[in-house]
Amino acid sequence: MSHHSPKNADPKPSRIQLRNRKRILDAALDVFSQHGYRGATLDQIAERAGLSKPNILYYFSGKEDVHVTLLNGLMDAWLAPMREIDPEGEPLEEILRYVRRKLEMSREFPRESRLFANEVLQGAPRIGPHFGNELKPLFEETCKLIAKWVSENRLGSVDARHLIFSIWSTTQHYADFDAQVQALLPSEDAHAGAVSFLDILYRRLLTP
Amino acid sequence: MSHHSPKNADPKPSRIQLRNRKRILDAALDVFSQHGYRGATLDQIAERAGLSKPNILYYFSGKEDVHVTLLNGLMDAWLAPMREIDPEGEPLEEILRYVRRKLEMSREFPRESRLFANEVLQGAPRIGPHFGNELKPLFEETCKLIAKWVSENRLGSVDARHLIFSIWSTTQHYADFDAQVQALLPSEDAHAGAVSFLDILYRRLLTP
DNA sequence: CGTGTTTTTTACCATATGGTCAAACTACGA
DNA sequence: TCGTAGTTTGACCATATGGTAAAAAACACG
Repeated sequence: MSHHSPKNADPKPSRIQLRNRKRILDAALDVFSQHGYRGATLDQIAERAGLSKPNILYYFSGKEDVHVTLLNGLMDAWLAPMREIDPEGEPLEEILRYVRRKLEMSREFPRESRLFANEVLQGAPRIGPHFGNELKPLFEETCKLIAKWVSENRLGSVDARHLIFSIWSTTQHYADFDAQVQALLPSEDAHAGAVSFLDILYRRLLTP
Repeated sequence: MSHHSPKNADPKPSRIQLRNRKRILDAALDVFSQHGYRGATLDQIAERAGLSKPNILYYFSGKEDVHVTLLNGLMDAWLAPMREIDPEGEPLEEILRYVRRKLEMSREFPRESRLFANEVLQGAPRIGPHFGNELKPLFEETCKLIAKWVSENRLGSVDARHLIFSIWSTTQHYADFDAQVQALLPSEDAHAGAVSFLDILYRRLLTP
């Protein structure tokens, strides 16, 4: 058809398409996570991806498309640890495992964490819809589960919603505020310390 | 001398100067906290301040000057609650009061919190120096105090550094991730719940 | 090969943005 | 009221940025 942009609903994206889209998204993750949406430029993304700017616009319909694609792909991975909480498991261990997983993600995927933080900080203009569709149902389901555990006396009594907020904030802090953490814990492995601190924190909070 | 910009080292800034600088900084706080440094524009700031763009550049030497001025003014206020921890006080109560104060600031000054978060998220390029000068000494002093309290068995044993990180993250979360909190706690007073949750959290953690 | 398709590049726009300048205007003390 | 220092503005600039068009290059495949 037209000379521009790969056919939509492409049944079988070529190897080149796959490779270049991946490159672009990886470069964009670098740039967006560091500068936020409006601070990032297509030129920066292009340079980091080793492609020309028009070439990026051959694969994506625009800057926003790249950003939204990143956020969409992120949401699932981001929620995975919460989905893995086992309603049949031992409550305290399930929560502690969740905390550990979140902390791990914070260390392994700091760019994703910061991308998300940037987006939410600015009012979640692009990811807002996902909150209602994906995040909220899972959040409420998990709250219900925790509340049940609490009512069965298998967990110390807490407000499940704020418990989850605290888990999110404490774990993501190490990625999002890395510049500060680095400045205050020079040449130390913040991660190891964080793991054991958070283990103690939530163990003392939640032990019935 | 020159027609431009108020004399430096002005011994007595005029009433107009005071008023307009305040207006500009307030408008800039709105804009920077929402869009980050690079996403904010002088035009936006000018409009919100009710002044013309050149007029802003009459009071500040540039966009960066406005931003840095905000950050400088913020740092002191931000650290005040930590300075108020009383080494002679009752340890648990001192910490809990600190948590409450931080949470209050998060609610009363969400723009400041987000401005700070934006800055740190992007690697603290402009506030970095302050980390070494103001933040770090206070941080380490406070860590030492907490460690002392722990060693005297007046607090449950914890790593003071990660304790402080957790206090920062949990309290600031309600300002920085407000968009998310709002989406998940519709039409509820998140603050009241947060106060009592964090009180329980740190009470259980720190009770000897 | 040769031909049609996909991918990449070169050369551009239009607009937004940080910043400048000199002229115009205002406040205020003598 | 006048004059001067302080303040404000309209008209500009230079550059950066998101995006486009069309030709060129690379590729797939008979």
